[in-house]
Amino acid sequence: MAVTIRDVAKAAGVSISTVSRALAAPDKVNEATRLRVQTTADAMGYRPNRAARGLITGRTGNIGLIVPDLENPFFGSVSKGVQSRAREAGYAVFVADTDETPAMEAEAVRSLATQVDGIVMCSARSSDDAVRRFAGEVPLVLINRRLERIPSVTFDNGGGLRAVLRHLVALGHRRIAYAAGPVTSWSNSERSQVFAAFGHESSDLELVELGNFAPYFSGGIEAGDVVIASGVTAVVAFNDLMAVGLVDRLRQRGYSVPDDISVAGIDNVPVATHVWPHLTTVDFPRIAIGRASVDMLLDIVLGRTEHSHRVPDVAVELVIRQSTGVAPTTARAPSPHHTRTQPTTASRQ
Amino acid sequence: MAVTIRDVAKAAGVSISTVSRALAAPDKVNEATRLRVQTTADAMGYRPNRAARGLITGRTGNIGLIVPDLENPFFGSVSKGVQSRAREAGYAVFVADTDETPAMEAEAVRSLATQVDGIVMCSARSSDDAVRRFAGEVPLVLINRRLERIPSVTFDNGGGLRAVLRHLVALGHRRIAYAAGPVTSWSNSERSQVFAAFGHESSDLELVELGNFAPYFSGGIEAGDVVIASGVTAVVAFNDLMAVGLVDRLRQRGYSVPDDISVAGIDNVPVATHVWPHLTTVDFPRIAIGRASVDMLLDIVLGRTEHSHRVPDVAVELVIRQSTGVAPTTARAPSPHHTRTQPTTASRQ
DNA sequence: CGTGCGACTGAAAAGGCTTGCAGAATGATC
DNA sequence: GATCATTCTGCAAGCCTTTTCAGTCGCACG
Repeated sequence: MAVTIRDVAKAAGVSISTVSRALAAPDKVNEATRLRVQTTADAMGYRPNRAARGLITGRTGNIGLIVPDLENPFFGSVSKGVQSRAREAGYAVFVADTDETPAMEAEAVRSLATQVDGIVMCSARSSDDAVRRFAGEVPLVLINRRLERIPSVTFDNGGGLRAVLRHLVALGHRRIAYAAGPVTSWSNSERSQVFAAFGHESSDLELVELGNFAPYFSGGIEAGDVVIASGVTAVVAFNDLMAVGLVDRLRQRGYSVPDDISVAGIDNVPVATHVWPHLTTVDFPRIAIGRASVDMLLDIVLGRTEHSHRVPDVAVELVIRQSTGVAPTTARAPSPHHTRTQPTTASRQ
Repeated sequence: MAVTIRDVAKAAGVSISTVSRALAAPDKVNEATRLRVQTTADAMGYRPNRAARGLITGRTGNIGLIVPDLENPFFGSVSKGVQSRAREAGYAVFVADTDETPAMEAEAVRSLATQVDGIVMCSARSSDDAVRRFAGEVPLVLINRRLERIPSVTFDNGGGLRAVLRHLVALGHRRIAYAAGPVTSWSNSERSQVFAAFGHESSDLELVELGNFAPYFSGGIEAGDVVIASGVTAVVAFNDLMAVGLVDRLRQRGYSVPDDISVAGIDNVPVATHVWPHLTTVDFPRIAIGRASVDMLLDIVLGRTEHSHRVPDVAVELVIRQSTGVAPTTARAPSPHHTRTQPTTASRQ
C-alpha cells in the first residue's frame, strides 16, 4: 500500500542503501544520483516509515506531553508552545490528559515511554517518589515543579505572589486571604509557603489561607462564600479560573469587586481579560515555557547537555487591572450596587 | 537498555514465540507456561515495543488529532473527549495544532499519516479538495465539517442558529446581525447561509452579516464597533469567544448588554458563564463529540463499519442566559450607565 | 505395541529501514 | 598501461515483534 524505500530504489534504479543515504546523508552520495533519487522519491510521495527507522536508530522522533487538564487554558497555551517548538525540530508530539489524577499520570508515562524519546510533564500531580520513578524510565522534563536532580523549567512562583501581596498591602489591605489550590499541586504548596512567610515582611498583617479548592471556576464559587465568611478585604486565588469563579460568586452575594473585596488571580490566562472587572494577575509566559521545555528535553535526548539541568525561574510579571482596588474603610456589609466609572483601558490580546 | 521479548524468553526458559503468544493470545498456550511467562514479564517490566509490532501488524495503536488552536477552549474540550475514548480503547493520540492555517494542516497530515492508524480532524480549514486528498492518504474522520463520502461527526449548526434567531425575534428584535467567523471555516459558511435564509421565516426582518472577524476575543473587539455602526439591536457571534469580545467592546463604548444590544454566542464554552452577563449561547456536547469521532474512526480502522459513514447531527441546545433581553424601544444612543437588578440564577459548571 | 491425533512449542521469515563493510568505478599518478 | 587512492554504491546484518509452518510430545485408541 504505502510506498517503501524499496519501491523508490527500484524506480530510481539504485539500491535501497543509496536511497536511504541520498535522503538522510546527502554528502555521502553523488550529487547526480542524489538529485535523481530525491526527485523520484518526491514524485512517488515517499515518506520513510518512522517506526522502522526508530527500530534501528533507537530514536522515535516523538515526544510526549502530559498535562492535568486540556480544558484548562493554561495548559492549552503550554501545549501550543510545546507543539510549535517540537514541530520546528521535526518531532511529533503525543498528548495525554490525566484529569488531574496521579494514577493516570503513571499510566500515561508507562504507555508513552516506549514510543517517545522523552516526555514533558506539566504540573505533575504525583508524589516525588513517583516522579523520580518516571524519570528513571524515560528522559523527563518537568514544567512547573522542582525536584532535585530532575531537569525542570519553573517560574518564579514566590516572586509573583509576593508582588501581588505587596500590591494589595500598598492599597491598604491588612486582612488578606489565599484561596489554595489542589493539595497535590507543587506550585500550590510553594505558594502556600510564600504566603505564610509574607507575614514577616510587614507586621500588623493578618493572613489567612482558605481551602483547598478545585482549580476551576467551580472551586472559585465554593471559595467565594468562604472568603466572605472570613471577613478579609482581599483575596489571592490559586489561579485565574478560581479567581473568576470567586468574582462571580461575590457578585451573586451582592459584593462588589473591587470596592468591597479585591480579587487577584495567577496565570494571566485569556479569561482574565474577558471578564469584568479585568483581573489583576501574575503573567507567566506560558508558550515560551512550553518551547523552553522542549529545548531542554532535546538537549538531553540528543546528548548536548552542556548547560545546567534546570532553567532558572522564568520571570513573571504582575499585571494590575481592575479587580483590585483600595481597601474599603468600613468593609464587611454588602454594599449597595453602584457602577464605577468606566475605565477606558483597552483590553489586551 | 530496555527489556525485550528475547530477554523475557531467556529468563522464562521458553522461545520468544511462546512469550509473544502468552501475552497476546493466552488460549494458544499452556496455562502453566502462560502464567510463568506472564510473571517473569511483569517482574522484568517488559513492555512490547509498539514500533516493532506495528511494523509487522501494520497497525500502530496510535491515532492523530488535528485542531486549529489548542488555546481555544472549544478544541480543548474536544481533545479531552478524543483523549479519553482513545485511552479506553488502548490507543495513544498525537495532537497537532495548526494555528488555523491550511498549510499546517497539510503538513500535520503528512507527518502523522505514517505513524497513526487514522486521524480525527477538527474544523478543517483546508479546501474540500485538500481534505479529500488527506482522506486518500489515511483513514480520516472529520469533526464539524461535512463532505460527501468522508466520514464525519457534525452538529446541527443550522438548528442552533435558528433557535437563537427565533429567541431574539421573540424578544422583539427586528434588526439582527451575524458577526461572521473565518472564511475558511465550514461551519461559518453553513451558519452564514442559514442566517441569510432565516429572513424568509418572518418578513419585516432586517438581517445583516458583518465581518469576517477572527474567532477570538480580539475579533469580537473589532466586531463591536462594526455592530454599533450597523445600528442593530441584537447580534449573534460566530462563537462565544467573539461574543465575549463583543460584549467587552460594547461596554467600553458605553453600551449596555442586553439593555441596548443583545449578544449571543455559539459553543457554550466555559467562559460563557465566566463573564457577566452570562452569555446566551448554543451548547454543543463537545466531549461527547470527541468521543464519538474516535468510535467512528476505530470502526473504520478495525473494519467493523456496519453503520453509515456519518453520525447524524448531534443535538444542540439553546441556552438562554443574561446577555439577551427584550429589544430596546428607542435604541441607538449609548444609554446612561445603569445596573440591572441582580438575577439570582446559579451559574453552571 | 504401533498409529494417529491434539495440544504445545520452536524455528524462521517478514516488515521497512540504517549502516558497517566490501566491492566497483573513476580518476590521477608514475 | 598499470597502480593506487578516492568516491560511490550495493550487500547484508540487525532492530523487535508477530505469525506461519513444521515439529515434538504425550496419550488414547485399536
